[in-house]
Formats: sequence, structure tokens, C-alpha cells
Amino acid sequence: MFKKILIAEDFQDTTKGIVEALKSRLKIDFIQEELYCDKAYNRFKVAHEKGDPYDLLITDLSFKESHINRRLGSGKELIIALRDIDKNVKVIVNSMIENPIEINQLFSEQKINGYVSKGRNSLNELITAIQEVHQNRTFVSPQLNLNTVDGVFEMDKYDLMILKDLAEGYTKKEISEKLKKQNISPNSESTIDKKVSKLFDEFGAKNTHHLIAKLIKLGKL
Amino acid sequence: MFKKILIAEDFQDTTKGIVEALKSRLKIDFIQEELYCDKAYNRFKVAHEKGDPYDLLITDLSFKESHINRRLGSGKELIIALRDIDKNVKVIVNSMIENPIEINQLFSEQKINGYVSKGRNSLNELITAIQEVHQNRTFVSPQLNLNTVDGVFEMDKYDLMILKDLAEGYTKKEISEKLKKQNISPNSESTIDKKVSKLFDEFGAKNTHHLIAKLIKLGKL
DNA sequence: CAATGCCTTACAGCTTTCTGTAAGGCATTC
DNA sequence: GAATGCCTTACAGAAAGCTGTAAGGCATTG
Repeated sequence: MFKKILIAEDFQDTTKGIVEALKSRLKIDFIQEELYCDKAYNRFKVAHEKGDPYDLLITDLSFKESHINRRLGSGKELIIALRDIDKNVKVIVNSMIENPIEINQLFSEQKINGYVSKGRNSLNELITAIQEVHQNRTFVSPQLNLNTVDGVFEMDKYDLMILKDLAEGYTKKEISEKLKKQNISPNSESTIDKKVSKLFDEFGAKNTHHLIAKLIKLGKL
Repeated sequence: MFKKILIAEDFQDTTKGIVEALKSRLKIDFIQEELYCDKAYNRFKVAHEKGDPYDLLITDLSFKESHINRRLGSGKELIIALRDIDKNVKVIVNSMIENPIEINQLFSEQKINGYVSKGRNSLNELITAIQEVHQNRTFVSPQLNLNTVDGVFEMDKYDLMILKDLAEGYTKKEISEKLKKQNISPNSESTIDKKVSKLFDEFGAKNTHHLIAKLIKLGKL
């Protein structure tokens, strides 16, 4: 099992939960917690130079801004920086972000080894992820759907297009005209009405204001 | 000190971190964790009916959606429901939300006793909050600026309040009525219209959809 | 105390949103 | 090929959004 683990996570309660689980369930005794990306980076660098490197990083993606220490502001930046020091160190991301595109990029570009989506089972998933990654496999929280990477969005893509335009202040009439110009069908104002109304039900929104707000907060727009 | 504490929080790692801290630092031995609002509600209700009620609730505000159990979808809804059972139970909110308006509403309308903003020191703050609330005082994370508690809102806060309600699907008529009920002035539909129109100019938005989208992306809503 | 400017409010009108009904196109099923 | 279901579209009416005008309140200024 991993000997030295570095945790970068800015929520104190979350960090403590992870450390507790790692110690009790995986019997890992060297765990370093860091609340800031820069500090995590320094820890990692120093350990590497001393010839006693960390062999696993568990990091969040989003970090609150702070007045000091702001060279590295996100988990992604941290990973990129660490990859300059050690190309092969294992990395597991533990974050509430669920955007498939973003997650896939982390695997393909930052070469991360596991992705755990924070939630009701995330501590158990993290344990599994660590075990999988230790066996040189990758891990992704099962509830995430990373299938829709290439190509087939179809339905959703159409809806998203409309919603994006609405969020940018276009009226439905304007959107209808826009679609006609681009030879995209369906394109009637009426159909747009129906589509959006259907989304009200799906997302429990009262009206378009509400729907747009919800979708942006969900990171879908 | 509190004897029975109920924790409602859907991130498993966070929950474990809190439980660990409460047990080790406050020597509280009866702690119930729930990952769903509805389950927390049921726990609370049953305990109350049996004459062995919880005396503190620690809850998050945002909960991930789930397929089952969706009567209560947020911490706020949970608190409102619990207040029907027990008007006086102490409540501490532990959330990453930092919007002063929203937080003030929780104090004034839901009568919460403490608010801890998740972050690099939130576990320590939570411990302090519990001690303060146990002494019948309130607690708010010091980094939060909740100056504008009673009566007189500043320009910005007033505008933000309106925008936030719009983003939640309220119509301007409804918002006007809401303001009148709370004795906040100005409160006419007309004034709300003017205020929002002015914000269109300030933020270069074409209409309300656009404005809401921009403000959320800017992190102001 | 008259003049000025700013804010609040009411109202009018015009546009957009939202919802329901109805008709036609198209594919599937029996 | 008749029946069925789903999607697209048109249209209509009610509600809400948006914009401009006008009137009154209130404080400031000269």
C-alpha cells in the first residue's frame, strides 16, 4: 500500500474525515494535510528533493481564495505543477465537480489516476479508488457518466443550445430565427416553448429565470 | 453540553470529519449522522415523539439530488420542517454558502442559532459555535460580514435580494408582496422594475435572464 | 420659500413568456 | 391500412416583463 500520502483540501472538516478513514481503514500512517495548493506544492517538492517522495496525492479542485499564497489557485494547477517534478506520482482527485468534460480532461491531459465525486458514499469510494490506483488501475465514481465524451449529445445539446442563448438574453423569437438561419430543425417558437417548459418539470423550475439559475449553478451552462 | 446531536450532511467525508471532532474534542457520545434531509427529519421526529429528543441539529444547506427521498431537498427546508416539531431546538448551519442575505434570512426567519462557513478553519469554528450556542448565544463565522441585520439594507444588498428571488423563480409581483410583508421599503412593483432595469445598464445585460446568468457566473448570486 | 434633484409609486402600452388546444407529419404496430 | 403515439407547428389568451410618462414626497440649496 502507499506509504506517504499528501492531501490538498481546503475544508478542514473534509480533510479530517479523509485522514481518519485512511488511518483506520487503510492503516496508512504517514499522511500530510495541506489547506493551500502552494503549501502542498512545497511539501511535495521538498520531499522529492530529499529523496523521500510522496507516492500519492489526493486533491480537491476548488480552493477558496486567500490573501496569501496564490500562485496555485486550484487543484488542476497544483497537479500540473507537480507533474513537472514527478511525472509518475499517482493522483486522485476528490471534488464536487461533476462535469464530464472537465473530468475527462484531467484524465487525458493531467494523467490523473482516479476521480471521486464528493457525495454520500465518497469516503468509501475514495478507499476503493486508493486500492485500485495502487494496483495501477484507474477509478471513477460509478455514478458519473463519462460516456458522453465524444459525439452523441443529441437531445441535450439542442436543449443546451437554447438555454445558453436564453441565458445570453436572446428572446425565443430571436432564437427561432437564429435556428432557421442555421438550418437547424426544429426551430419554431412554439417548439422552443415546449422544450423549455419540459425542462421546468425536469429540473423543478418555476420559470426561465429559475431554470437558468439552477443550470448555471449545476455547472451545466 | 449537548447530549444528543443530529448531523445532516450529504458529503460522507465531511460528516466523518465533524463526528470525529465532536467525539474527541467535545466528548459527545450520541451523534447521529444522516445523509438525506428526509431521513434526518424522520430521526428527529421519532426521537421527539419518544420523549428523547435531539437538542442540536448541525446541517448543511445544499444537498445533492437523489432519486428517492425527495420531500425535503435542502437544509433550509429541513429546518422549516423541524421547527414545526420543535420550535426551540438549537440549529447550527455548516455550509459553504457565504451570501449574507441568505444567511441573515436563516437567522431571522428560521431562527437558527449559528452559522459556520466551510473552509480552512471551519472545524474549529464549529466547535466554538457549539459551545456558544450551548450558552444560548449565537455564532457566525468571523470572516462573514453580516452587518446589515435589521431594517436598513444598503443599495447593493437590496438589489441582490431582488435578484436572488428572481433567480429562484419569484415574479416581481410576488417579490413586492414579500417585501411588504417584511416591512422593507421600497417595495412597489414599479420600483423593482426600475432597479432591475438599472442593473441591465450596469452589467450590460439585455434582460433579466441575461442579468441572472451574468451575476451567477460572477459569483454574486 | 421657491427651485432643484432624487426616489418612490401608479399607470399605460407594448413585448415576451407561459400554457393549452388543435392540426398535420411521420414512424411503429397490429 | 387503420390505429397509435410522438414530435412539430400555429394560434390564442392570460400573465409577466419591459419602458416611458407623470405625479407626489422629501431633502438640499440658494
